[in-house]
Formats: sequence, structure tokens, C-alpha cells
Amino acid sequence: MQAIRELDYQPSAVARNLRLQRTSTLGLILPDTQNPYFSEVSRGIEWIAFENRYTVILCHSGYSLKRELQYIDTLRRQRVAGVIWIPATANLEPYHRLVKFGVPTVLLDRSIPGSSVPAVVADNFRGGYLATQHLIQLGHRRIGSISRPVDLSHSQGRIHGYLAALGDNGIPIDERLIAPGGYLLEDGRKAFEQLMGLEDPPTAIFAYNDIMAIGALRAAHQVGLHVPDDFSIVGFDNIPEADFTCPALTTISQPKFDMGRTGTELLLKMISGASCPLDNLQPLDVDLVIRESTGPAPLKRPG
Amino acid sequence: MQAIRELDYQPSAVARNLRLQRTSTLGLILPDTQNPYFSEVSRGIEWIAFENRYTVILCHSGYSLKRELQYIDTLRRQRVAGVIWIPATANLEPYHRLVKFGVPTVLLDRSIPGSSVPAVVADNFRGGYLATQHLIQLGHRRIGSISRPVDLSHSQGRIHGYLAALGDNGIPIDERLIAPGGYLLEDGRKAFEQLMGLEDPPTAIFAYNDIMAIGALRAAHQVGLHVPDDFSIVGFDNIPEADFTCPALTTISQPKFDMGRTGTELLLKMISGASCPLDNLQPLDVDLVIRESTGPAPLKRPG
DNA sequence: ATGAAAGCGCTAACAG
DNA sequence: CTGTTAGCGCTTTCAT
Repeated sequence: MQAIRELDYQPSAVARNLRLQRTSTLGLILPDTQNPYFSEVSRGIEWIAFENRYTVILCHSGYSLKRELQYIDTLRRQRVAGVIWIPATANLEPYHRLVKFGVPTVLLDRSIPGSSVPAVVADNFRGGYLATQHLIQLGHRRIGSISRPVDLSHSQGRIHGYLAALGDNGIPIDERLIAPGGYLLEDGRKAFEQLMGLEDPPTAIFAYNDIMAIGALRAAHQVGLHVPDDFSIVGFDNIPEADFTCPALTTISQPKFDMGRTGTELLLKMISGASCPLDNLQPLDVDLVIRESTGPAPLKRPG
Repeated sequence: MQAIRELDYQPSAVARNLRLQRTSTLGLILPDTQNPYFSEVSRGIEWIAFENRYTVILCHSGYSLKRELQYIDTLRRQRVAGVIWIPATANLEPYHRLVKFGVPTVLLDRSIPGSSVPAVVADNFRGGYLATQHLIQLGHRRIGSISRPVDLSHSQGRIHGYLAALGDNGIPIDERLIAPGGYLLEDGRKAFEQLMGLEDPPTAIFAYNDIMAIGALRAAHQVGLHVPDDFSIVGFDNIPEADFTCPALTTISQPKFDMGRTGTELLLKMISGASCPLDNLQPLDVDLVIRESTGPAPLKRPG
């Protein structure tokens, strides 16, 4: 005991893991930490893991299925205790592989429509509904939307909420008002231009996330298109960047840190073998955020 | 061989690590992935690690020395092959502990002044110089700065560059024009208010990073203080958020992904025991970035 | 060439 | 209650 303290001995987790035939390591597969949304979620995950003496291996899939699968092999070799997976595509193969090899896995942020896998997600439908309702209350009747063409539930749910709100308010649905987005600002810009190029363009837009909304906002100020003064955009996610650099953006917030927390707690329960009532996994609450702040507009540059 | 394929067998890295008495795992300790700057650096690190079949354990110190030390124990138990450390404070104890136990370590982004540890950093002095030079060329003579009171080299170097540029242009140095910042937008706002509250306030500001610059910009539009039309702010880091949501911000860019890459390559060399010419570690290039784009100003919200 | 065996640092089971 | 030992799945060495 004295020697332990003197030498500052730390027991080998490697030998321990081998003997116990289990590790206290989690794999985290996400598309891109650059996206401020994912980086906040990952903070929640790592926080809870640390509290429970688990370690997190970080894997960037870069929105690529192939890389997701490569990482799954790596994580299997490492004998991780479980995996938290934020899917890059709508392909469930990574999940099936993990399950096949007995690795407890939870999906985060997005689930795959039509499948029943453990997933912690936000109430995307309600968010889409709230956002669209807000625009309708502002007086808009012709409301465009930017969706994600990939078949992922978070985008789908949001767009379904948008459609439901239109329907409930007796506004006819026009397919041309649903423009495909992506995950880059550039995709938001393109979608915006497509919508504004219509014969009868929208007077407001609901974007499936803040990146698209900001891309659209940016386009609104760059392209030569005429944009009326009372044009409105609502985004989704409430990313911190929007909070501090694009303050007038109205958006739907969801608990990001909490999503990481909840997902990790669920995973740890699954690992410990406790019976997990997966069927009553509730989507996390979302809220409409209308910011009061007005600045900063870009300062003029002299010279 | 056939069985390997059929069962999709993956050898146990755990057993392998025990036998070999080494792992192919790196520890990454950073203050906060929320900071877009760190998240881009971490992407570069993880990328190179993956290419070299190394795995990365993510550790958020949350700007806390205590937590850095806790993580170091964890990483030692995991027998990591090496550690990449973005220090949270100017305290070198975490580094000394790692060295004491023979864990190869490189510092990233910031080094500790007066010590000679392997560190990959940007040319902070030159950046501060370029930024200030730019403001002087715009005609400013009374230029404030926002520094980081903590004794970290990146901020120090930047402020020394600022002072040198003033000196080279025969502008006297006024200590009151150097306001202490921090790492939150709020800290930028406070520093801005402090500077603008002076009897003879500056007509331009050099902020040691973009977070401070954006915080100041935001304050410039929120507080009741009179801010002249030709007021200028230059930041540092060129964080992606500034790129897309605060487009008029002039800033100093540095290669973030590349910093992660360079640091990881250096660490891998140290691990492999190759003689590393640590003494000719050059600071990475920086550049003045003046953005052409003007949008988006916040859209007006009807109602 | 292919095959057997030792041992990495732990934990758990069992013996004294 | 303290002490001894088997064995986790690999790699490497040594013997065939």
C-alpha cells in the first residue's frame, strides 16, 4: 500500500480487461465533430462516461458508411463494452454488425425509420410542427422547407411535422416547396436558390437544421434575388454558433448535452444487463426559440 | 483462414496489447470540444491516428487542471502509447507526470513559456504582428487588445506581436489598452466594455481569438456605447463559425487540421523511438484573412 | 517448414 | 483470513 503510493502505481487496465473478458471502453461513432451540434452531444457522452469510469474512443465517420464499418472492426478488436452511434446514412448495416457480434449499441439523434432499434432522439415531429405553426401565425401561407434527402428519421420527422402543421391549418401542400438540402452551408444556399427561383416562391422557409437555415440566410444576402422584408426562416437544433453569431435566427432547440447523457446512461444500463424498457423511450422535448438579441451585424470595414 | 472469414474473426487488441506490452492507443486531452477551434484540431488528430491504425481516447478537461490530472491517471491505466495535450492552464504538472511515467507527450496549440517541451504551435507572434499592422495601415493609431490573462504562450505570443507592431510604427504603448479576456463570448463583451469605457477609447481592437472578437462585435451592437462607423476588430484563429456566420470579421488564420496532423505525426515518431529533431520544430504559418462576403445580417423578424 | 509452450498482469477460485 | 495458482488470447521463442 505504501509502495503503491510511493511509486504512484496504476494497475494495468489492459491485463484487467483480458482477465475479466470485458472492458470499460465505449466507442463513439459520429459523422463529424466539426458540426457544433455533434460536438455538444459528444461532450455529454464523454461526461457521463467519465463519471462511470468509462473511457471513450472517438471515431469520425465523415458521413461515410465505409468508414463506419471500418471503425466497427476496430472497435470490435478493442473489445469495447458498447457503442454509441450517430448514423451517417440510413444504412443499418453498421448496427446489424454490432448486434451480430453482441456489442450493445444505441443510436443517437437519429433513428432509422421502420426499424425498432434503441435510439435516443428528439421530438422532431413536434419541432417541425412548432416551427411551421410559428410561421403560419406570423401570417405566412406559402412556406417552403429544406429537407434532407437521405432517409434519416430526424429530417423525416421534422418534415412530417411541417406537413402536418400545414394540413391542420388548411394550407395545401405543394411538393415543389420541399427542397433537398444536405449537411453543408452550401447545400442550404442551393436549396434556397431553388425555392426562390420558383414561379411562386415562398415567403418563409422551415429548414431541417440550423446549418441549412444559416446557409439560406447567407444566400438571402448574397444573391441578387429579391427577398421581401418580412421574409422569415426557422431552423432546427439551436446550435451554439447560431446563438452567438446569427442571433436573429429563430430555431427549434433540443437538449443536446442531455441527449448525450441519456444515450450513454441507456447504453450503460444495457451493458450491465439490466432489463431496459426500450419500448418507453420517449423522444426528448424540443422548444421554439425566438431570440431577442439583434447584434452583431457585420461591422463595416473601412478601406 | 476460411474460418476467420466465415466467423468474421477480429483478434483481441486487449490480449495483443498485454503480450506486446504496448498499445496503439493515443490519449487526447483538450479543454472543450465545444470550441470549434479544438474540434477542428481533434479531427486532424483522429484522422492521422486512424491512418496509422491508432485509436484515440477523448478527454475533456473542461479548462480544469484537476480533471487533466484525473485523466492522466486514467490514460496511464490504459497504458496509452502517447498523449496529445492541449493545456487548459499554464501549469505544467500534467506534462511532468506524463514524462515521469515515460509516456511520450506533445503539447498542441499552446506551449508553456520558458519551458522546452515538444509543442506544435502556430506563429502567434507573427499573427499578432500582422493583425496590428493591418489595423495601423487602415489608419488606426489607438488600438486596443484583448489578451488572455492566463500565462499561456499562444495569447502571450499574439500580444507580443501586437506590441512589436506598435513599437515598429512608433506608436506608444498604453497598458490600459490591453484588456484581459477569457474563453467565453461573455469575456469578450466585458473586455470590450472596459476598453470603450476609457477616457480615450481605442478606434480598433485586436483580440487574441475569434471568440473574444465576436463577443466584442456583439457587444458593439448591443450596448449603448457610441461606436464609430470605422471601428475595426481583428480576431485570431479563423474559426469556421466566423467564416459562415460572422463573415465580415477580419482574422488571422492558422492551419488547424494541419496542426493536429503535425502534432500526431510528431507523437508517432516519438513513440516509434525515432530520433526527433525537436529543436527545429517550426511554428506553423498564419495569415491575415479579410473576408469579401457581406452577409448575413440578421433578417428582420416580422411581428 | 509446422507445432508446442511460456508469459504478459491481472482476477477469482480455491487451499491451507 | 492470507497465500497460491490457473488462465484470459495473444506473440515469440524454441524444438521438432
